[in-house]
Amino acid sequence: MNTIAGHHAPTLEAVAEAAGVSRATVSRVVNGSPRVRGEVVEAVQKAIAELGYVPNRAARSLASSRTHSIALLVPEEVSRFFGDPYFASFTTGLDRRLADSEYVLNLVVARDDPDRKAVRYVRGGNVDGAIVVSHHSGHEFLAQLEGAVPVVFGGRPEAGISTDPYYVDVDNVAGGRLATEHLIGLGRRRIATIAGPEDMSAGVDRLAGFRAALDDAGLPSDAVGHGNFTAPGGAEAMRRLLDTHPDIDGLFVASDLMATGALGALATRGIRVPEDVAIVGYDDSPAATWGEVGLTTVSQPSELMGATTVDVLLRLLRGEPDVPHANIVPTTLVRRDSA
Amino acid sequence: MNTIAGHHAPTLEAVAEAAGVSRATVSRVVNGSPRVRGEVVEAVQKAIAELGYVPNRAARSLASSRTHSIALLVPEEVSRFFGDPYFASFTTGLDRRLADSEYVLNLVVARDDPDRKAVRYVRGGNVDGAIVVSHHSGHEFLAQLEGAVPVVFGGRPEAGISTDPYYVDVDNVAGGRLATEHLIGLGRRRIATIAGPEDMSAGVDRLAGFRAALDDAGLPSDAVGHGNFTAPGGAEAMRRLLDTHPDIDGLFVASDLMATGALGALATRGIRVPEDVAIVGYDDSPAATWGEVGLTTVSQPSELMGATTVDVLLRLLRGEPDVPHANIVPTTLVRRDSA
DNA sequence: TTGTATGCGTTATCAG
DNA sequence: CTGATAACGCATACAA
Repeated sequence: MNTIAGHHAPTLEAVAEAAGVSRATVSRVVNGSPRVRGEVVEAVQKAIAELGYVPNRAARSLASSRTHSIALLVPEEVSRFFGDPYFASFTTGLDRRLADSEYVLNLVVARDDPDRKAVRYVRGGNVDGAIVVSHHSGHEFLAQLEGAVPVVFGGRPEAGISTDPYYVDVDNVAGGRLATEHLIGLGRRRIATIAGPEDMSAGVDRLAGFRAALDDAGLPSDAVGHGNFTAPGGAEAMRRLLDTHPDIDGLFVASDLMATGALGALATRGIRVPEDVAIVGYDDSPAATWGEVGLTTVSQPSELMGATTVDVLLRLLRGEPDVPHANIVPTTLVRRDSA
Repeated sequence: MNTIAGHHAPTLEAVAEAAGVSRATVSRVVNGSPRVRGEVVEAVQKAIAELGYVPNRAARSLASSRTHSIALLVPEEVSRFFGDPYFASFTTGLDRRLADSEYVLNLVVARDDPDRKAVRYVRGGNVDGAIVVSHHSGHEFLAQLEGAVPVVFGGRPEAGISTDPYYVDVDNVAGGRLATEHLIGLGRRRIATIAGPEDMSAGVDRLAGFRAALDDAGLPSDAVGHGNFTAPGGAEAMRRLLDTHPDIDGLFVASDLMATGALGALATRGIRVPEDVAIVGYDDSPAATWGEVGLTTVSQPSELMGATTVDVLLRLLRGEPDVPHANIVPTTLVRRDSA
């Protein structure tokens, strides 16, 4: 066990000899071929265990022209990606699902890819497939990946990146609706929102869900402020909203970070949460639990999204037909104190 | 399957033919061998460029018995690791330095490794070396890595993990002392700390520095809380400290993330920073500037640490003699508003 | 069901 | 300095 160092790692050959069969048979057993006699399978497995045989990845890859590894392509600063709790969780999901497979994850960062090193890596046959996350417009070089290997995007990519991509995403309209309907269910009747930027689909879609829910309930949906997904932005939007709509009793904020700002602004004016104004945030980020009052918020199942992304890619790698391109996962409401 | 219009990816063979030389010569050029005639080198490089030749990793690995990939081993929950700005920055440094080399990073997560899959992976000759981060005591299985491939630890590992490890670390005792002496210099006399976990050397050492500084100054060092390096953990520890030691006027928190939690807890109780309590954090993470008051903090050159970790490993892989085991990088104090 | 033979793309060891 | 020619460890048509 500990004496492996110094000795050569055992090969198929060695296992074959120990089990009294040919290399080919051992290979079949290792790869789970159904057409090997039961006793033989056992004998081989015993030999494998005794010798501590581990297949040589390179040799296997060379012979089969499959690498058994997939690229996790991050087209920007690592710290930007991993510093985001959402992606941390997403990656957890990725890894969990991948752990059950034979695949290994290669971390490929391409923050600035002048010589297209990352693209060449992926196209160079070093991986069987790729998962792309945290992509924005401006990352058009990603278009060169598809056609080389199967690619699945975490989040729907911009049109310039792919025309018919495989991707996993949440339904932001449904999320906005979910939050707003919760407020309505609580009996709130004058509900406002602090929406995200008007040039981001996440912002636009959540606002659309907000409006749809209020329309369906026959309630006014005119109390709309906009923030830039930051805490100060949320505070400022809150102040403006309070000036123009002092009677609001419910609030949907399109991000938890903005919600923390809004909470500060409310506290300053002596408005209590949730007694006077009930609040629902979005993201279920760590910030949702930092404050005095826990923030009720819309949770994106980031871990599930990571797992789903892997599932889609594995199906593609398996050559399954009719794998859906758009994979939408549901959002859920996490109830805390604020609503 | 390369979909490059049905063409096979060009091989050494193809390049050799195009350049009118042998495969061996092309191989030499690719690997930068010095004993190839200048003109020949040029001719070969031209052919390589024209054909878009990329070396086949598997074949190269099989022939040379080197994989050109190294494992980034994370022995715990991914989200715990990547959610921490320190590690995000560390990984940035890793990647930056690695980008200049021929090596690729394999992300290996082993949060719970019942069947030792991660260990088998590393020992199975799938990587040339490993970088281990975020290790705690309880991760004794990591001991099985050394002896198989060179291993470098980000942060000094516990004794149970390795007896004579290669590692990169900051002097955490000095860092804790630095922070505490700053508070003393500010005239604070009742100084508390929120330390890290007792099973991580970073936590233990910073606490030791805290105690040493107070002892030297003849001040009490009994106000000690413990957190798990997360914001909620910091908030909870802060609340406990305030209950047991309501008179504290200075606080050293062993991580910025915990400090943000502590700040929230203080704000809730109406305690002003730095007027009532001066605070020094640790990490100089982005979180240090997120809040209302900028956090004075001990800066770990985390990105440099990541880069250094790679450097050490590459030297080991290169077979350099006399590579130092302990690689200590200095900490500095970054002054902001909180102290 | 099992064994044999061949090839995967490079590196490395020889001669020359 | 350059060119043949073995390995490298495995998968897989093809035979048996």
